[in-house]
Amino acid sequence: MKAKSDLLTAARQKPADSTPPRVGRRATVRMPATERREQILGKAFEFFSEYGLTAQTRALAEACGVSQRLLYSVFPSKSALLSAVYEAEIAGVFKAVWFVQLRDRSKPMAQRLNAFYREYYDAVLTRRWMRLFLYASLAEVEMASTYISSIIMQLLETVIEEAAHEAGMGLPANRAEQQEIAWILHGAISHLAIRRHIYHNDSAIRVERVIDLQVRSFLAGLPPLLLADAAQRK
Amino acid sequence: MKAKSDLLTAARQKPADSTPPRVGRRATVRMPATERREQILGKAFEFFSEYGLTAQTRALAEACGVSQRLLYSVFPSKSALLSAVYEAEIAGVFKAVWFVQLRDRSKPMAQRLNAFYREYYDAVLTRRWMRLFLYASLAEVEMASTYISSIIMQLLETVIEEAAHEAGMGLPANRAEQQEIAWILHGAISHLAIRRHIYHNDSAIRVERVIDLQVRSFLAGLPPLLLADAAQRK
DNA sequence: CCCTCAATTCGTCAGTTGACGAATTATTTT
DNA sequence: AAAATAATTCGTCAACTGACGAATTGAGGG
Repeated sequence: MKAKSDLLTAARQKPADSTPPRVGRRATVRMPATERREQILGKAFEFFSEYGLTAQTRALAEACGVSQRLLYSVFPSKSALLSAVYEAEIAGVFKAVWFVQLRDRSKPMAQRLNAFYREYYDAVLTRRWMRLFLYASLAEVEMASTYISSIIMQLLETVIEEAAHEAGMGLPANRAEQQEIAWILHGAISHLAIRRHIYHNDSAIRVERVIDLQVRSFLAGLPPLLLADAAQRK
Repeated sequence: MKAKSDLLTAARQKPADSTPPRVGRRATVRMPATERREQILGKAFEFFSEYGLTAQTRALAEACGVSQRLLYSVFPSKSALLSAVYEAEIAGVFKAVWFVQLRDRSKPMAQRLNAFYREYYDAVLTRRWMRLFLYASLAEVEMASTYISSIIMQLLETVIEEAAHEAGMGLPANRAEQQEIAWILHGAISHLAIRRHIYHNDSAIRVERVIDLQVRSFLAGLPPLLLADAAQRK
């Protein structure tokens, strides 16, 4: 009934099946160091986000079409390679302009939130980003707690401040509670990405539509959580 | 700055550090087969949820205080062991009574949802459950798609039906959309568990309080998403 | 006290895996 | 075209890892 038979087979993570019948030498094209580095970095992102941080350097080399030894000429260790991938692909995808857009009061908050979360979903909450981030988080690598974390906190603050302003209501005094309220929307949308990219829980409804539902629910559900403090209004 | 230096160290998952200085023999107490099986199952749940499905049988044996070979006398393979753990600890924690409680219309929906999600959070969304479930999902083990999935779907339907009933409003014709609406709450709460158990994003606010915020937001935000169809009322 | 049988461990095998010294081959410079 | 430099691979090591045959050990019954 359940596909329980080989939990391990999947856990073991063997990627390299579809090896195109190679002919003797691998890297027929030689690349300058920086270019090769970029190529490996890109493949490594695909690769480790798919098969986990424990996937083997030999298989990655295979996927890059180079010898395994070459990886160690470009990066001093697997750990260093993983760090470089994280730096480039996980931490480096947040856009400063989002904060500006979210504060653009010439547009209604519903529209701002919809626009932002669509972009955020497409740029950050991708299959690869989510998977790598989860693999790393599960492995207890300190990442959620530092850079990413501080960006998300800023995001949450921006969202709750703007939403409260539009509602003409005051924020809870407690900073932590402000964040938890913004997490309601942010969490729901993040979990949508997890469902679709990790759990493969597909749905007939397009992401844009779901985000719209979530935004509307959030904004309509906000007043009871805020202080009836119209004094904040300009 | 970032704790990026040894992504690998963590990824490599070496558990067995704090080995208490053992003295020669391990299993000084002999157990009947079923009892040992239970013990291993319990430890394996702890163990694999902590270190991932790729963690080593030797380290698990160590944690159990038995020889590695013994594991293979109790379970035919690592894969079979993992399946048994999943069966017992992942699929086996849902309680049928929850469905009944959720439909108990003698209590207001807010109260029902609060009570349910507190129990659900404590019984299902535990650190161990979440971690093992994520490890398995990431490894593409088909689990979210079958048993678990069908239970969650039932849950979502129950929630949205009851919530709409109390609001005196009609459901969207589209079944998928009904589910997406219930997912707003369920996803936010699930993501709360992920934040706390996986991302270690701790907060000063207690879980019960956060759940209450989320439930209130959900219920207050519901009307705009439903059909203004008071005819459904009894 | 010994015998039987289940519980447990020892020792090992074959395949894996990160790492790297040294040799090889392509590209650029003179 | 030879020399110098950079890119790439070969081959290998030591530690790890799932699996398991065979030997060992403990407990209960006669």
